[in-house]
Amino acid sequence: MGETKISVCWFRRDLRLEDNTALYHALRSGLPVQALFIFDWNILEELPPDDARVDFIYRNLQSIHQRLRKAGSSLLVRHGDPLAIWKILTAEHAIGSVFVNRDYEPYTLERDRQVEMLLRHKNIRFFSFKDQVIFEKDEILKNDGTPYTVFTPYKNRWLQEFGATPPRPREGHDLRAFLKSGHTIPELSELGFRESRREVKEYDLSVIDRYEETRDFPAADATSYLSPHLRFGTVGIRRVISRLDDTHGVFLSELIWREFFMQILFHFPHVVSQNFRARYNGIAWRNREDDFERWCRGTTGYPMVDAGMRQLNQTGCMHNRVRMVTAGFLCKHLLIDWRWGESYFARMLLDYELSSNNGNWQWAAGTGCDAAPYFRIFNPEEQMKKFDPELEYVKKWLPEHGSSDAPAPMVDHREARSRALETYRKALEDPIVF
DNA sequence: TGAAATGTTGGGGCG
DNA sequence: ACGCCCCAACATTTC
Repeated sequence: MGETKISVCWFRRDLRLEDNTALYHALRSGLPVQALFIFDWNILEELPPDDARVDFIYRNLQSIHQRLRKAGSSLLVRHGDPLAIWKILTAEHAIGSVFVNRDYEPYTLERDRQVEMLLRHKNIRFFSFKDQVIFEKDEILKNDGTPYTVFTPYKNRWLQEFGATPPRPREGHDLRAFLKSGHTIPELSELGFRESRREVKEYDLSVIDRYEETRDFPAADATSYLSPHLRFGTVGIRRVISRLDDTHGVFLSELIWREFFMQILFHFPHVVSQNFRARYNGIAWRNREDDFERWCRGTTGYPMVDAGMRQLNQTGCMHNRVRMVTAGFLCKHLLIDWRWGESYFARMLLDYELSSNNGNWQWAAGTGCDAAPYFRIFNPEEQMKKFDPELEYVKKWLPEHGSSDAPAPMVDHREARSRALETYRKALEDPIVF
């Protein structure tokens, strides 16, 4: 039957109706557009029912749905295995084209590859776009065509390219091109989830003017809270970047780290489970369950570490400086495999992003590309003196600090330091490379 | 995007 | 005035 074909815009980690590259192209495809989101069971089944990130995604879907309804359309929400869902969708609807923004994680690359094959088999066009980064996987390469593995030259090249072609946000999508449809979206409980007590704060870019002076002082709470929004695409990277000028170099640098680690993950997917540098494979981690437990709960007896872990446990956020201190403490002082810490952060952080989390954990452990050298060991006391001299941050998150309830340090810094140095040195002496 | 250990220098106390 | 010691302050090396 001469059914009118439609375009489908499949939202994933780009939960916004502004400055959205795939959406922009879908709306100009000439076919009416149906917006789609799939709750992916393969990801959701790992998460607790009150996971704040699922809640956040859900709220944003609700808001997108409301806006689409005003335009006479609606958001189609499905849950299940994406490939299976797409088999059903292609049978139910006359789909001409599918538009997505690219994702670069190993799982999502494989998922998209399979969906694309399925669609192609059914003569449906599949268009994917760069959207979540300024420069993606193969746009910033060394002159010999290989990817950068050192940040500074990567950054220099990035800035050079950026100066040549600064991308502008695409504004003003015409929502009238959406398909007239009346889907209703499922309740959160139908997905097996419920509201979370934790909240993803709105982001605040007004702090960036003083970012360079304040960023290392966790008590100042001069953080932008941008990271979860970049993670789920509730703001586009182009819009953020367009707010910066040449006084915001240090802040921009952090955004470049984000893209650096994304391209590292793309080109070196083994980092997900393996050390970036194989010569560290022989580290004899102690991996004591009880030590790990104390770290997770924030009862190590080192106030800076404990305050950080409490902030994480209570809010799903942790200040960047403190992430370095807590991560370093786990890897070096406790000699616990960075993967344990990485997976705990992945579970707890509202802004969890595989590429950054993995990259920064490997940085802290000294096993990563351009990582901190293994002998660079943070002294948690010194870090506190330098970056929280008035103990404001510590007292905020660790009310028992200074009282008799405060635990004694679980390890002696001096001893733990020399133990870490010896363990790493030994690993490098007789490398296990596999 | 460290910190500790070791080395060097120079001023002051003191015989 | 001189040499010696001490040690803080800074610099360099090492992990």
